[in-house]
Amino acid sequence: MTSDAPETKSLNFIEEIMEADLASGKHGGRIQTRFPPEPNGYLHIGHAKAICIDFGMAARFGGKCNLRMDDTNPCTEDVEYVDSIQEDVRWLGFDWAGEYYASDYFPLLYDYAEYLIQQGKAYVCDLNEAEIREYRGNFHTPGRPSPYRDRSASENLDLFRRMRAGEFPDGSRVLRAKIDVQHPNMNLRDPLMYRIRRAHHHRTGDAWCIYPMYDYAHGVSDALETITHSICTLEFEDHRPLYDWFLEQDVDARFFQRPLPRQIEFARLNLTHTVMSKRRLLQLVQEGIVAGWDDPRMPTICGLRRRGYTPEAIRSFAERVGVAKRDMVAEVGLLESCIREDLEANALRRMAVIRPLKLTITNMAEAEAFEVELANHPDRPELGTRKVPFSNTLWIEQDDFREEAPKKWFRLAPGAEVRLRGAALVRCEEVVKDAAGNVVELRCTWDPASKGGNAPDGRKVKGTLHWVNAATAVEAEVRLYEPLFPAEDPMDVPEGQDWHQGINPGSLERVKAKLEPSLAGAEVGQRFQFERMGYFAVDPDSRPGAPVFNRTVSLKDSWAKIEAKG
RNA sequence: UGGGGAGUGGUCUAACGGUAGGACAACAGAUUCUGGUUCUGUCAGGUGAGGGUUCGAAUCCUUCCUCCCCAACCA
Repeated sequence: MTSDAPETKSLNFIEEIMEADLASGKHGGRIQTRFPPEPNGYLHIGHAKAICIDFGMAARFGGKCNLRMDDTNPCTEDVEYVDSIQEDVRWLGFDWAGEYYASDYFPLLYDYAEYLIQQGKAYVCDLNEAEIREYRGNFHTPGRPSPYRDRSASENLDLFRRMRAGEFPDGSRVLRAKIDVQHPNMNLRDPLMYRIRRAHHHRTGDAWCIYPMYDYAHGVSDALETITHSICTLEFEDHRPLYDWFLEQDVDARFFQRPLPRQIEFARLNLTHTVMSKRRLLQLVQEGIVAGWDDPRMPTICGLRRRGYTPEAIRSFAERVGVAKRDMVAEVGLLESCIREDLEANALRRMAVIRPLKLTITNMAEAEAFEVELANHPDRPELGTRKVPFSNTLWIEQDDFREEAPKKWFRLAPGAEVRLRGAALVRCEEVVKDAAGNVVELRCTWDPASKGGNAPDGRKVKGTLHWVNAATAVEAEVRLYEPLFPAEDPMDVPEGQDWHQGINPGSLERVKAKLEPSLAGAEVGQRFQFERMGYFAVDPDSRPGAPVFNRTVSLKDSWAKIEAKG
């Protein structure tokens, strides 16, 4: 009997809303969502959560999800970003039903604006930026009406058409919604709908010199795409009345199909040891603190991809953090546990020595060299095996030898015997040091009867080490990463300090490693488990004969815990 | 001090008036040719606080406290 138990997984609050809407037939059984990024930066893990929600929920209820570029501000946006966004969404495993751009709606947006003007719901205001701010008041003082608030509809229409025609200089006039200058919700104090900006737009070129603002464009775009559930993050919660207002002014449904879309807000993702704001991420890149948007230390989708994360792991993470309305900070440990789970099941095993220490087997002749056949995965024989050469001259991990063995030490030490994985048992007979006293070589003897790794007499050998044959080793650069921010909350800095001071200068370490020969042809993007060391992915910086690996995540290290406790 | 939200183990999340459950983390043990994996078990919240309604409250009412968001011609 297969155990596909009736999964009664509880619904999150958005799914509950959708289910209720489906049950009531509100949208005729239709679910339509959208993922609306602004193409002014690269997507990060926080967007991944949103993507999983927007696409995932639509899929769950048999609906569709659009990809819409929220490109209403040409000053900050660029095609470079739309390309990367599309690549990232696809890589995450999602397909959009429709590909749209808010800029596609510029003509419609313009028409609706004229309509609002004609209805007396919008006016052209000649106040400058500072004056508008001053007239708007603040939390404690109500706003005052703009002196231009009561212009006639015909004057407004004329002015607005001339704004569009380019008769006025940038910033000289704006179109404003006429709502309530005293409203306790600042968003409703006659918000701006259009500004004059002679900027080249990546899609519409120079066709427009006026551009709509987010609050106006977003809801209208949703309505035009007949979005049913417009899911966004919490900070837009008090924009919702405005979202609704703009759409509801279409009193006789000339522009938008009913029922109108409904905006629903959820808590954005935060991650420990990470900054997530686009602004700070941009700073990290521009200030050269990281190598680029796809630096493996970045929480960007492309950074995680380069680091070796899989789409499955990221989706699993999004699933596990859940969807709710309370501010949340997920532990990076959860993300790591997701990628470990995926790679544990799927990554091929290989041996690689990260910090090499020479080991010589003194009682083995060169001619006695042999090959061992090792499984590519301990639990999945169907993944096959590969041959690994073994001889009397090897590399082992520096960390696997201690001149003075602590308690519970299973690894190599003077006089100790360990297993070299799949090959043989060796005993450390002599420690060779350089002039400075550093251990440079271990001289060992092997038990020829243990060939293959098992003691013929059944003696217990607790430690098993990975190794690489010196003569056939592939040299590679391995990049080891630590969090960019040692502190859980990078923004929690002492008085008068900047978050930059919390940056870990040692977050990247490059080492020269020795790999088993089968890794020679590894292709960019391939992921492996280097046994006992962690999961590693081939970096695009790799060149023929000079592979570069990124450590995605280490293996859990219970020895480190034991030792830490003393 | 205006408006809008939110408070459940260390973290995230469930419960929809009826035994506070799960995941991650942590701890202990077993297995293991990866100190990985796997398995078993343990730990840990009376639900921000007080009051009320009720046979029964995380869920309902009430007062208070704390935290987050909002005063761009950004999104």
